[in-house]
Amino acid sequence: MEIAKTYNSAQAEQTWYKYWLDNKFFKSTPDHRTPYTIVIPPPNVTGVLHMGHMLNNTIQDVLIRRARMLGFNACWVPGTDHASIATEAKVVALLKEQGINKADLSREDFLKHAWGWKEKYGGIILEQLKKLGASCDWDRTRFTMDEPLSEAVIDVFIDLYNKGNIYRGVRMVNWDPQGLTAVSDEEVIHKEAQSKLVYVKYKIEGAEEFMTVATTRPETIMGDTAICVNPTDERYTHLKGKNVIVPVVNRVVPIIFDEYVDKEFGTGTLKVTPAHDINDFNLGQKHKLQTIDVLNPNGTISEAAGAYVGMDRFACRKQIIKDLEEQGLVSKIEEIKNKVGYSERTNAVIEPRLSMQWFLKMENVSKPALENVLNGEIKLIPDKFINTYKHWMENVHDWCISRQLWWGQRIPAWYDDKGNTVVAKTKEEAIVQLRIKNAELTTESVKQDEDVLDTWFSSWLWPITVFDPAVIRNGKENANEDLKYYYPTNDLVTAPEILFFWVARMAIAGYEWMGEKPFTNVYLTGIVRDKLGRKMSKSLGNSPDPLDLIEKYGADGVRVGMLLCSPAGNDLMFDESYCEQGRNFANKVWNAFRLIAGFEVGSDAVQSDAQKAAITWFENKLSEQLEIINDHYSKYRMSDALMTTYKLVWDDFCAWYLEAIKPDFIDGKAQPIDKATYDATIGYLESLLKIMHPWMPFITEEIWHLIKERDTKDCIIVAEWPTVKSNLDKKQLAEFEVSKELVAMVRNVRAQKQLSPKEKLEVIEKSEATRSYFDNTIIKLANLSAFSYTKEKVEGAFSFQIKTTEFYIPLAMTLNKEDEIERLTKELDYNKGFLKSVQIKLSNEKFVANAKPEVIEVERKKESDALSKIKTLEEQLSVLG
RNA sequence: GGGAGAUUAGCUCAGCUGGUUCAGAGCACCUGCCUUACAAGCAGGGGGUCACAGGUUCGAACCCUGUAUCUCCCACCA
Repeated sequence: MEIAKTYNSAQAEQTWYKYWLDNKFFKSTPDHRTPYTIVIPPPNVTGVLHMGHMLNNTIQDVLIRRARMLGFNACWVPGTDHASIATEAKVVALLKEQGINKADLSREDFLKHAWGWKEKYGGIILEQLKKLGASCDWDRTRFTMDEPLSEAVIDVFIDLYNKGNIYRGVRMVNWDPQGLTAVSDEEVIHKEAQSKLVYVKYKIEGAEEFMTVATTRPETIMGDTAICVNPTDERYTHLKGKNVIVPVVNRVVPIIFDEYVDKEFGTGTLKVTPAHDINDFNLGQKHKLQTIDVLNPNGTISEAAGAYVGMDRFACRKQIIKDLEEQGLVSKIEEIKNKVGYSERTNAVIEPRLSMQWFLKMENVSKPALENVLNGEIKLIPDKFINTYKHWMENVHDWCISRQLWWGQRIPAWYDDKGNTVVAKTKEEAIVQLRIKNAELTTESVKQDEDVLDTWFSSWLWPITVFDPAVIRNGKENANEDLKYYYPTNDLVTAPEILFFWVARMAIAGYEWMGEKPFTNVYLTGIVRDKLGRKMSKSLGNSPDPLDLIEKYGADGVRVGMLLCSPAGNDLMFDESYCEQGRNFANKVWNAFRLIAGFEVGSDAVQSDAQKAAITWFENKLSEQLEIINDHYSKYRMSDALMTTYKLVWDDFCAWYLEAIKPDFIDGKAQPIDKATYDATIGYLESLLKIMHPWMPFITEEIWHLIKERDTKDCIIVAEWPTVKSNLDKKQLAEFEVSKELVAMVRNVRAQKQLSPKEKLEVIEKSEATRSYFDNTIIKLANLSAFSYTKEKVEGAFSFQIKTTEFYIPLAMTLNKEDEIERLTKELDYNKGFLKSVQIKLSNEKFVANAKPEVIEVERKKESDALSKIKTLEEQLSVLG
């Protein structure tokens, strides 16, 4: 068999993904096994695969593949999110390119375009996930706007409305003038900005006095309906009951007094613009002020302003400063730093704006979602996020759930022309309900709310509705088989940025409609950053295209690369060199396989002691490391699990085991290997492939099938995860470590060309490694089993066979007696000190009273260990005199 | 302003109850090797006042108190 020297990943990726799909290895249906379920955080349907997805989905795939191998009924549900704002923006932009204006289209026509777009491009990201190797149950692919899922969203709205948790009200919302919609607080990104603080003079009515008011938003002056000062501010107490004249529009407004105003900031006066600032709005409510909205939805100045009408808000700001300056009404302009809110979706500057919106009262529904995270029913990994979560949940605001868009689930609220409102699933039902309130109702006058619901208002149901969208109206006791079997899911892997948007809300929904948590573990990944610590983003252009990376390093290489640098909950500083490391690892594995594939089993070949020792050792080593790997997995320490696997394969298997068992060359010809060694080696290779499989699905499947002919169903993807040996021989492992040191030292000495063979021998004899080797041997001579050591005695010396060269090491070590005494004394002193400390601890009443029994047990063990060690050392010292 | 977390080798990070796993790993770097699985490799090597200053302790990377720097979240002052 001719095997290429370097591993060709692209080919394996194509072959195996299709093979797995065809054989339905990803498919899951309820059966007698325990389920292990993950629902994908649905990527935006507009999305293309970026580094964040890669990280996220690789972790999910690793978890699901391992669960599958552990014998669980593994189900990973894929899907996409309709992402109302992002998608609508994209479709609007696309239509614009075609010369179509959204405003000219009817709602129905626009939605037709949007659906068309979704059908055409909506599946791209899922196809990309397949390239990565994602082993989702693709038959279960869902979309948050699938008919049944949308219906569930409407059911939920109606249910919450009937429970009295949804209300409609005029509120200050974050208005996105570009997207022409309200966005939630969480979708506003505050960025530090350099702003001008303009000091504007307001004339006091009936006096030649002016009041100076500092503002960063002079364009809202036309909306001023009061000036506010702190009642304790002595500078202004004489102005009680006075009015001022607002510049530009010459409106007379009162001076009001409120504790809210900070005396120290600016001039200690605040212009109150209730329509354009949340705090001003609150002040306006409190002091019953008039509200004048000077901005149009698109951010231009409105008719109500009475000046600068139609001008853009930023242009107006510049112009108004100029005009005020000309009128001598600007006393000074300061440069200050403040925070400006930007829309996460469109990056437009957010405008606080009054509008009629639908809200969900959070206080009634959010309690269980908080309690069950605090009591550990739902685990956040890493748990440092619990505090953040708690803080948010305790201060949660009502959720504005309406969006002024067309793409999404339309709010099932209906109005008649008399101002009555009802909530109903269909127009027919709405008419019935409205008739009760309005006897003269005509069918034509019934109008549905124009707005749609926030995207998160559908995705918060995701872990429920992907299985059974009808459960909301049927009730949880009538859930279908799927939901009963798969819910609650096991793990959720997502980014901490959407802990509140999504995770918290899913928890709320889970308890509200299922009475149970939606997931047990929430693994929060970090944010993928570049080497300089900047967030990877399209606009910065610092994000590599994941598909290019796959092409360059192979999917396995990229997967390994991503996870090598991603400790849970920490951001990861991504660098392509990690992928290179991943690819190199894949190649290493490939070559280990090449070596083994080249072995020829000879019927006459006998197993050497070295081979025997190596086999025993590796069996222990494999078990020992597997136990560690399992432990890392159980704590979701993915990078550690991977690194342990990496070192097990590279260092232990390739560098030591294979080197030890590989047959010698005689006359340029590789010797045959005995069957026992060969079989053991194949067995180890198979175990290692299984352990590697979750990380590197393609290469492991490829090699799995190249090792021997297998049945079509005998794939590594469904192979059984190896088990840990119960009787681990720790002593043997420790002894082998000593041998390794010796071998390394001998190799090193051998390589020193300037030394003669005799000199080399001397160096070896005197080396620390040899001494420590014999230290061990003297104590446990009978147990010696170093792989490179053979038992024959040559004239009072042991013969060490290390590769092709032999070294003779005298049995009686000529150690320097003084040195040895010094060493032993030092060690003895240390142990005595250690013993003393343990004993102090154990005699400490407070410690004994407070410590757990196990902790005391550990201390007692330390004490007895130290005692026996001291005894041994004293014996050794007495022998030396 | 409120809260959370971090600071250990050039980089990314481990280090669990304070001590015989205590200063570690991987990568990068340096030196020597194209040796018969692998140069995408092998063998060796250098490198850290554990951010700083105090304290507690027989003993501190680890506990306490300050300081500095960074990151994130929440709120936000015109």
